[in-house]
Amino acid sequence: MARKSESLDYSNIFEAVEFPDAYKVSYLANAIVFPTYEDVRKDFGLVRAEYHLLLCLAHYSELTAQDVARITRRPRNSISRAVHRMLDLGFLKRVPDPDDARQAKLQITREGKIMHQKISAYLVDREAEIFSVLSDTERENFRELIRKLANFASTLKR
Amino acid sequence: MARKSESLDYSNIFEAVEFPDAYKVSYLANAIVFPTYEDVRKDFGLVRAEYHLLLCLAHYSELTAQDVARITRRPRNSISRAVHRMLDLGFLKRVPDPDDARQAKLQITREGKIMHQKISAYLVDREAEIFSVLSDTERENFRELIRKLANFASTLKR
DNA sequence: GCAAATTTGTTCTATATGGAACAATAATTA
DNA sequence: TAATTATTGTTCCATATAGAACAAATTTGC
Repeated sequence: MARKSESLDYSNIFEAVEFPDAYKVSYLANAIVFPTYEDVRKDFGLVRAEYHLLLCLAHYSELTAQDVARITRRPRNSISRAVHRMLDLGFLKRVPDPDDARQAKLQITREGKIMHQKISAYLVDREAEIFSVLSDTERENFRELIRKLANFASTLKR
Repeated sequence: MARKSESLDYSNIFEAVEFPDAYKVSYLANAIVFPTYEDVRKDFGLVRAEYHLLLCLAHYSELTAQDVARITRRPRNSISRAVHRMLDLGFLKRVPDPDDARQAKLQITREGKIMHQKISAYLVDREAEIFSVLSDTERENFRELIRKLANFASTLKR
């Protein structure tokens, strides 16, 4: 006979819960997104906000800290902290905006780009692993649907 | 002319990023899942692990703390802390397992059920809001795909 | 049957995180 | 122009969180 704790089928809750789709999105986040942030922290030494800075500035050549906060939907103080550490690490550079003394334009450095590529390669592999359970057409369908959802989420006010 | 900071289309990054599907799942988590935990904390006074206890025990009549940790993929110490608070709040009761003195069986109380229903109602509304952008058939498709992904994620070792 | 390994739940500790308040600057309105 | 309001980035503070180590109980392997 199986040990007591093995007799439970933990996946039942996926269908039992009152909000099954949202629950599964949340579960995916818990099971995959968060551990991924944790891996990035352990393997590359960057916390979430720091990694987000690299990600944003690898794709937009010049952003303010506030821009990054808006793109990633994170609080400004987390980004602020992260900016200082990334400057110290040499992954970012900051140039004051001559037109607005409140803000400064951030740019990614060569070292930052290299770090971004390392982290990206890791995340591309993770993505492939996660979506390997879907067929090509399923993957296509999912891509279209998650795009709609993400675009909608981006319109929600914070 | 628009203000400088308004000229940015923040949604470009959805397509520019190297792992667009995983990024959007992560984005959905950041934009929706986390704020939802935050809402539950503010409106109902329960943190994530505490709410997870209610959720699990509303659907399984009897679980150990370890079971809940496995179902939700959270660390045991977070669950342990949450159990004590939920016992104090009267939302759970705990009965020692006569067959294994290390562990105890947890059950949800009547008050816990009421709280669970309140939170669930809120989350059901949130789910409806989020998925309102999808048509019925799109919603069906998404349900099937996220089910596959969640089931796969549940097989990954921690 | 006994030593070693595993499991459960817990406490301790370090850290990531977000809200609130703040100063400096800019934009808006009168 | 002057006064009010909004915005940016920052620091302070309180808290949620996860890793590590631990004791007690149980299971496993010899």
